[in-house]
Amino acid sequence: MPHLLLKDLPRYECLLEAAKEFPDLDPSAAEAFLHLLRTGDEAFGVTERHFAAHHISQGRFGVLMLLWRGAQPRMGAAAADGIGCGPRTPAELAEAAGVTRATMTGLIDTLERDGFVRREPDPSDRRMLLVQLTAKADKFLRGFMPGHFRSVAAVMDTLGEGERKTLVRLLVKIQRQVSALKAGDPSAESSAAR
Amino acid sequence: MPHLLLKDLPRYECLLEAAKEFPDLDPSAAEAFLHLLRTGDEAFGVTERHFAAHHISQGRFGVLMLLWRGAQPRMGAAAADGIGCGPRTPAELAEAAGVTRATMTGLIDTLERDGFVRREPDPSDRRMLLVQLTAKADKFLRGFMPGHFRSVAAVMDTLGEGERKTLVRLLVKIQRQVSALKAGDPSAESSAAR
DNA sequence: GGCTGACCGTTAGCTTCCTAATCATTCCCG
DNA sequence: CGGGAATGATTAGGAAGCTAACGGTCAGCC
Repeated sequence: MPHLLLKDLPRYECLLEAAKEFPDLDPSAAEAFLHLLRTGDEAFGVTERHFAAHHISQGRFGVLMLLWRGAQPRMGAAAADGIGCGPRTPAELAEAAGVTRATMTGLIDTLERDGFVRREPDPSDRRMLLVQLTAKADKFLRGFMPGHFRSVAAVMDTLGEGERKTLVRLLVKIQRQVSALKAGDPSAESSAAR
Repeated sequence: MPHLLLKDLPRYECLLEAAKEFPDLDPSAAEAFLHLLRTGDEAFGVTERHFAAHHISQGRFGVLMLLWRGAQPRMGAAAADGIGCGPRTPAELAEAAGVTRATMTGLIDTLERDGFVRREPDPSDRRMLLVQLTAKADKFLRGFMPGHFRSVAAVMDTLGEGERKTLVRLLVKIQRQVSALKAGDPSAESSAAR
């Protein structure tokens, strides 16, 4: 499990009580927020057990997925020139994965040590490397993915199609709000601050 | 931000395409799952920037909250004997926070180094320590919390009361499903496996 | 009264993330 | 064409999580 999170979320009545002391505390917002983090963490934990059983971590899996997606032969228009074939260099991988290049160096290190990727020099720019999936990685992923998909499906099995759509809609709304906050959009501030 | 997560989620059509190759892949489940993890991470990131501005981490904040909650004088029934006054020893804190005792040792180390807590021997059991919040921590929290609550409220500001209730309901449903999966409940398996 | 087992906190060593600094290479501009 | 500026990968060091193993302390049972 990734981060320290209170195991027992404060009950709603406690939030109401605390809001008396802190006018900035919005009880229903806090409740939704805590449940969001908590549930994300729990769901993550389910897949992590499957990861651990195959001796791979979330971070390394993400890199493999990125490379795998890029390695799929493209049927579409821009197939020949390799445009859009996914990230290949450590810097591109770091960008796509949302980690720093230093972190990506470490991930590629262990992936290479375990024989899942190869570093090869870029023939056209000697600053760069090209990261290649090995056959071993391909074989590993083909064995690993079905179980992973079943884990994901098991977690969401409790929701019907309509509920899933509703959930995604609400989550996307929150994502947009977070993006607006990051961009410093003043209209995205809490209404309590207006 | 906590963990490596694909910045660009695969589009739904890509999931549909991939499902042709992997029968275990449930596209709507995968979509909801990815959005859940991604949104939790994004929301977490918003508060984390506020944490970083005050030179504190999520983990240390959690410990302070636990101690603070425990330090509040109880108005209720069981006030006199100290029952229910919250965790005090490192082991209790670790249990409540959902981390190992070893991790809690490290957290208390840095918290003590920074003057937020004190370790004191338990007079009745020499194996144990009692962790005490300092006045500095109390002052810090009183200054920190309002901004934290505003961050949380800002993230959720985009949802109305009804949407928040719906979101919490769906999240709680997922949490229950995860608990059932952890307990090995066979009826909680994916319907695809039945 | 003294073992034995259980529990407490800590230590040691691993992983994966981060930032900051370093070094090689390429690009651009005068 | 020569010299910054920008870009790419790496290294070093730190934080926060984990497991495993340790020594100190208590408690229960012969």
